[in-house]
Amino acid sequence: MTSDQLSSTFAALADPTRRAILARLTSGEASVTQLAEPFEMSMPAISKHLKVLERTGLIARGHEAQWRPCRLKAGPLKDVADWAAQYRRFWAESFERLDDYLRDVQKKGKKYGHGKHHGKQRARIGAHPRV
Amino acid sequence: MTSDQLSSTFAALADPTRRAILARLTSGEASVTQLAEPFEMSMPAISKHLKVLERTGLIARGHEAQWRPCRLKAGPLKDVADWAAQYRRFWAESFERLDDYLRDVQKKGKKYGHGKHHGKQRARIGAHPRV
DNA sequence: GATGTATTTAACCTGTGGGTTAAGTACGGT
DNA sequence: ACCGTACTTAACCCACAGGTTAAATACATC
Repeated sequence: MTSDQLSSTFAALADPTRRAILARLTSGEASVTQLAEPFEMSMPAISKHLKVLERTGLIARGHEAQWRPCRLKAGPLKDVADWAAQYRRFWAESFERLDDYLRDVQKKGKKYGHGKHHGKQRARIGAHPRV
Repeated sequence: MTSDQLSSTFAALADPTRRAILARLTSGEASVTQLAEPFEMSMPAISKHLKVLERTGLIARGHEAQWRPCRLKAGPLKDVADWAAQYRRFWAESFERLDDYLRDVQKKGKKYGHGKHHGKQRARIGAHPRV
C-alpha cells in the first residue's frame, strides 16, 4: 500500500456522490442507470464518478450485453480503516487527559528551539504512524 | 456528523503532506517551522496545509509569542474509522465467497429491468451504510 | 437494417486546490 | 529604536476535478 494509493482512495471518498454509490452497492450489483437514478446529475457525470471508483479499485465492472454492472470492491477501505486505526489512541478520551499531562511535562523542558539549533524532538509514545 | 464534514475530512486526508504532518504531530506539539522542515516546500504552502487541517478540526493551534504551536485533534479520524468500519464485512475474505454465492442466486431472478419498469432492488444483507 | 436503450467519449466551462514569490504583521533580544 | 525570527496574507499561476451538452459506440429487438 503506497502513499499514493491511499491518497487516491481518500480523494475518491471525498465526494459524497461517490460515497453514496458505494453505499448503494452494498445491497448488490447495479447497472449505471440504476446507480444514476437517485441523483440529479447527467449520465456522463455518473460515468466519470464510476471511472474514478474503478481506478481506485473501489468497484469492479462487468460486461453483460449493453450493461456494465458495478460491484463493490472494499479492499481499499480496509487500508483506510487501518490507517485511521493508527490514531485510535489519540481520539480515545482517556488519552486526551494523558496527552495534556505529557504536554505539561514537556513544557518544563526546552521548547521549539530559538535560532538555528533546535534539537530534534523525540517520539513520546509508541511508534510513528505510516503516512 | 454531516456528510459535508466527512467530505472535508477525506479531502484533507487526500494530501500526503497533510497526512505526514498529522503523523509528525503524534509525537507532540510542534511549531510551524518544525513541521515545515521535512518538506521541500515554502512556508506559505505549509501554512495553507495547516489552515486546511485546522478548518477540518484535525489540529488545533496555540498562540505563544510568535509561535503558533499545532497539536493533533484526532476526533474526525474516528468518524473516518467508523465510516470505513461499515464496510468491514465487504473486505473480509469470507464475505467475498458469500457474495459470489448470493450474486449467483440473484442471477436466476430478474435483472436490471428492461425498459421503464425495473423493480426496486432489495437490500440483501444488513442495513444501509451511512454516506 | 432501422430503432431504441445503455453507456462512453469528446469538447468545453468553471471553480478550486496546491504551489509560488513578495510583502505585511507580530514578537523578542540587544 | 532596530534587527532577526516566526508566521500569515495577498496576488498570482497552473493543473485538475466535477459538471455540462452533443456525438459516438455497442448491443437487442422488430
